[in-house]
Amino acid sequence: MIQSVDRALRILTVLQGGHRLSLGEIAQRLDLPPSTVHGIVRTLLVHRMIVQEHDSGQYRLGPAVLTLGNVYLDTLELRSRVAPWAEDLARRTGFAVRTAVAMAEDVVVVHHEPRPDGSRQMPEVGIVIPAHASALGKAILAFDEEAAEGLLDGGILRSMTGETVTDARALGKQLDQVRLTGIAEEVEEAVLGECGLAAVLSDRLGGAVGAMGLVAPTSDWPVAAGVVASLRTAARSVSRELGATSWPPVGHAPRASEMGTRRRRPRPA
Amino acid sequence: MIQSVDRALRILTVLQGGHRLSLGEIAQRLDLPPSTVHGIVRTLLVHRMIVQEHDSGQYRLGPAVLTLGNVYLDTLELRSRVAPWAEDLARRTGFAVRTAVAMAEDVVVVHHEPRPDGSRQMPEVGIVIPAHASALGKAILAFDEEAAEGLLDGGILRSMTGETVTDARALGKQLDQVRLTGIAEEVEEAVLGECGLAAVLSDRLGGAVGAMGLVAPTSDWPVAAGVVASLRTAARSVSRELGATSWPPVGHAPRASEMGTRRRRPRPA
DNA sequence: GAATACCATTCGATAATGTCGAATGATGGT
DNA sequence: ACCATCATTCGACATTATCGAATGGTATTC
Repeated sequence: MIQSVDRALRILTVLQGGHRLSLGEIAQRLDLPPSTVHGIVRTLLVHRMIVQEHDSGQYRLGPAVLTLGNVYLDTLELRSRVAPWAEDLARRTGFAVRTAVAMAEDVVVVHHEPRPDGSRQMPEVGIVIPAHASALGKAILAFDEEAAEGLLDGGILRSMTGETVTDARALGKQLDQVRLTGIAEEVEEAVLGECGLAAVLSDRLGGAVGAMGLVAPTSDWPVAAGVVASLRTAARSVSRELGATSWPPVGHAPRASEMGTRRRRPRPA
Repeated sequence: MIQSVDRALRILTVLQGGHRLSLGEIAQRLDLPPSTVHGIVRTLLVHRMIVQEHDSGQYRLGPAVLTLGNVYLDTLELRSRVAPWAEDLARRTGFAVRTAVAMAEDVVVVHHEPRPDGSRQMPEVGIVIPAHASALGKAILAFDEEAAEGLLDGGILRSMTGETVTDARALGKQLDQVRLTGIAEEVEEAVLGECGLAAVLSDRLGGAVGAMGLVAPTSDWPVAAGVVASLRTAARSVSRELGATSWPPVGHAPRASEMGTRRRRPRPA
């Protein structure tokens, strides 16, 4: 891990939280001397990853991060494959449809099909949700051993609402259940008044590449059986397009037999 | 400029162009030894700025860049202020409305209000357009001396279509014209079949913080006088909300008298 | 099926590089 | 008019990144 690069990325992360910070504030939050931070900040400035407001001298994220995010979405095969199915699913069920991928202990929404009622809705692409507090996250965790480990072992499950599952053992049990059906649910665990129903998406490697799911107001919960079936069909279809041979995928990646797995490249560390 | 941070950002840029690269390819494009690149890449990997495909070993941009982009949009006051006006303008004119900010010699779209005809349209937030080939870019360049310098002096004006203005002198003349009205136009200079009309947006500092404009098919060009008036009204209103005292802003920031300008912080380098 | 070419990754010695404390200059507040 | 604050600059030091060579594994070729 290269120190200065790590520090640069931590600066971006800090800037992500506190949207507008002075050099001193950044230095303080990273526990570094201001002059050290200044050197890194100057470099980020040149690449437009951050900008400096000309009146206050404070720093904000810059336009370059936006174009990076845009390119990321373009490269995501998952996104282009899921789009038509999400549209169909939203029309069929009347709910908004989200698609997400795992990021550390959270999930990131990479596609958002608004509720088809014609109302104005915020685009939710790019938002981050704790994996353990969302149906999308549970669907992924159940089939991604690596991601689940961090949360189930030492991780602290932060409570979002009173309903959030904060006990690792309870979460583990839920994931066992998810493995059987490929479908996960969540009732007001992330935000009050909202429930989620999500299904894993897998590809030719059999892992969990992400999840798609719908967001329903608590007043519509539980959803009709047909809705669940539609979601399952959509997830299976997307997974098949991504090369998956079975759905839901086999629970957890093989452990002991992992040595026999074909990899076309050396193990990625 | 810190070397390793600069290299890390260049890696992201390279990954932005070639969407899927092996370590060797990255090293080659940056003219660096693979082991050097590997160290940086490993750090980017930890922060999820990039991900490594487990089958091919190749690298792609990661989900963290998406969340950064999302936060950038949230911090942009310009965006929230422009949104209602853009919606109104789109409905009033029937055209799609884009809002952009400057990034080096390009502009980046930070808001996109689709054509109000109900058709499915790609979200264009995050796309990058050469400043000299777009109405949005010209509107900004005319009032942003710093940005214009780079292009008018040594810069090469890359041709996008046969109509693109590639002569610096000709571009300069256009910008002089834009300064009089605050409005810039473009006819098939970026993509064939599309024309643009854009207006500067300024804030309390009097500079160009961005531009908003509409995209019209060539068949609808030139647009009605009422459309231009609506755009002007919208731009003036947004600028006023951002604290601008006059619109269009005074052409180019003052040169000789610049010393007298009040700045609340030391000059940002 | 054996051998080769390729590639990501690891390791360690070297010196180039980033780091940090102190100084600067300019600003806004008292 | 003074002081406190803040971004920025500078230079000496040693920590740190860099790079070449070696490793282990996979695809490809004959």
